[in-house]
Amino acid sequence: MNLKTLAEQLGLSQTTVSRALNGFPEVSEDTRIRVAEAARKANYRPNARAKGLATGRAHAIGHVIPISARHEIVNPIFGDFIAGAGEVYSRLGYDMILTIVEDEDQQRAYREIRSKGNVDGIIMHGPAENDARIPLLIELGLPFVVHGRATGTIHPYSYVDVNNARAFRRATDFLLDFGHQRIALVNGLEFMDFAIRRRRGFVEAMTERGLSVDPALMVQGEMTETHGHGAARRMLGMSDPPTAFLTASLLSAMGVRRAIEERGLVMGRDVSIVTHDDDLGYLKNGDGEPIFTATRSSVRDAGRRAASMLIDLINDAKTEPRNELLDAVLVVGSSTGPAPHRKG
Amino acid sequence: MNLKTLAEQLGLSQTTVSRALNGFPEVSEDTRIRVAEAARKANYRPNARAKGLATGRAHAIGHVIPISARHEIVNPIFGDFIAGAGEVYSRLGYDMILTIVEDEDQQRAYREIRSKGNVDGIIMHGPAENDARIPLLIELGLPFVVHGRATGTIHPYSYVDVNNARAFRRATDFLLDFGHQRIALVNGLEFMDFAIRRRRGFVEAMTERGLSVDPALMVQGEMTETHGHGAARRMLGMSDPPTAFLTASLLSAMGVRRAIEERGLVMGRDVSIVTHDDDLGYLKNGDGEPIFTATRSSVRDAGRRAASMLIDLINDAKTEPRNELLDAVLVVGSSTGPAPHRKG
DNA sequence: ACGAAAATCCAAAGCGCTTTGGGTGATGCC
DNA sequence: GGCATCACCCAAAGCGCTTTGGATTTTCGT
Repeated sequence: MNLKTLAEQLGLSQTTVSRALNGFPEVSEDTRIRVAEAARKANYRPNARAKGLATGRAHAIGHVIPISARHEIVNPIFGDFIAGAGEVYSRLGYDMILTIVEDEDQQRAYREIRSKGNVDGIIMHGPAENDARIPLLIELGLPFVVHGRATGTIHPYSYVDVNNARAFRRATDFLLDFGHQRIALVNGLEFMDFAIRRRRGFVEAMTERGLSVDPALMVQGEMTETHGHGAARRMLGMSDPPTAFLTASLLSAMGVRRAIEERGLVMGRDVSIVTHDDDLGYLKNGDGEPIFTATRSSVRDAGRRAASMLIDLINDAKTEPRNELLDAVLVVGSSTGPAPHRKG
Repeated sequence: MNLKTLAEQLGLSQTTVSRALNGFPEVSEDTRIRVAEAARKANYRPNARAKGLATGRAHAIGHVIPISARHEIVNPIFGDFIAGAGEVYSRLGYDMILTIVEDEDQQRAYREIRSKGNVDGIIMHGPAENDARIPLLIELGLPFVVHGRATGTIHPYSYVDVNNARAFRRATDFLLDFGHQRIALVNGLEFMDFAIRRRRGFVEAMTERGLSVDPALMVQGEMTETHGHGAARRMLGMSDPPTAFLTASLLSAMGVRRAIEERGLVMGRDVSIVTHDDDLGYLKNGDGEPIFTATRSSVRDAGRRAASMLIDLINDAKTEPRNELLDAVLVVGSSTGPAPHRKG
């Protein structure tokens, strides 16, 4: 069923039917109702491509994901972010189009998306330091918002991010207040912006209290259970082991917990853990009572915010870049406690 | 840059330029090269909407995801599946368009997608028993393939699935061969098809050996760490606790392991675990050596297969439904061992 | 009751591409 | 040399929608 035949059935012109359906004022209420009714009965739905061609609007948002990046698509974060963004899209009638791209092809891919013209804007994932994609997107003139930020970028751009530095500073302070001094950081991969900022927050909090950070107590890596486990096991075997861990994800924290328990120690008594918690749908930090003390910030919510910010950007034509910095909340679970007394 | 201006620049007609670019034979090699060169330099890319309008092909595949379904999008499985499918799409020049949909709106959503015409086919996720979406999709005449199967569906349809029943039968046999008799099943939600089949495989293997299954040792639920932990803790506290667990995901298995260790028991000696392992990118069953004995089947690979099956279906017009049943491989880790001797 | 303004509606152009149905000149064949 | 055959190229229609620029009819103030 297309506009033409629908119009013929009604004995009206395409113009009028189109206008009736799109709520233009120059059509009488009677015919509007008649048209709407007929459209409903015929199960008519305007062809998206034709509409897009005519209006220049795709009514779709692109998400470009580097394929290799286990750190992205395969990343559990991604699913929740998408879910949040998708809520907004479905409410506003936008489609979400994902493009998986070889890493070397990033530039080409963005240009291609631009000229193929099947999206009105882009959400950029996994920004790294001095990310080349940002200047590129600005050059292309395609509205976009970044999930996260890219340290070192000079041009202003729109983003939604959590205040990672502040979150980790608070987490560190929390442990310091409990008397911990040897605190380990099990970070995400430090070419990712968020990991850089978290590390900075941690280091700043430590140095502010006059404590030096031991490089041996800082590791970066994939945020997996095994990585957390391996790192913690190694550190706990040191002659001067940490009394507390700061981890970048719930999975890492679970690995650390396992290492703690393997040594016959008790989490929250002998060794404390504070983790960041993205509040993922399928990976909850306990139901109700939190298990781990954590800096929590819903990535699904970030998805929602990024999506509506982008759509605002698209509609408002030339507006200034916007940004939203979300603060993580500190939830206290049973994984933290006062630093144990030094032996001797 | 569009076809028209490109053609003008070259002093050729749109027809010729279009044909040159699309590899039609009725254009000389010289001009083809000349056109290709000019297109490259101008960074020309055909407008996807216009192309779609003209050809009737969207060059896009739709993935429709029920929003509530924590069991889907938020499900870690989804990210890996998408990654696999995305590899294929990007290689073949297809876009992937995700639509998040309120659960009640499922029917409407599919119809709408059909008439909006911005996808050439659909991949259906998370089939349940007697899933109404399958007859609907058949009625709509939209090519589709299901990730998984829907028990109870009469019409034939295309799918990619792992042989869940066989996998769990094998896993059960493996434990039975080790002398385990009290085996617990920590399953996924049993309105989902895969969970139904896994349970069936488990039950069949047990009854084949003349063992009855204890309903108290079978639970279903979200495949989370906390759910696994809770279930295992409860069961291990029973007067006649299980000596082995069969779990539906690595996360559940991790929860079970924690419950085991909490009781001061040793996994693989006192209590065994066999889990299903979807071989997710960020949630590995150990690196190299598997930690858990598991029935492994890469969901990313399933994504790849489903995507290319669907594209075949789209190109081959009216062909019979196809299907692919993947067999999980049993990898042996350190989470299993002979059943401990009964005390007394 | 009459002209002007307002209310309705329409024909046709245009979005950027593919594709049908020729056209033109060069080549092959007898 | 004349005709058929290629090889190569083009004009124009069409995909399904929106939107411009009227045309026609009502409504209304006076």
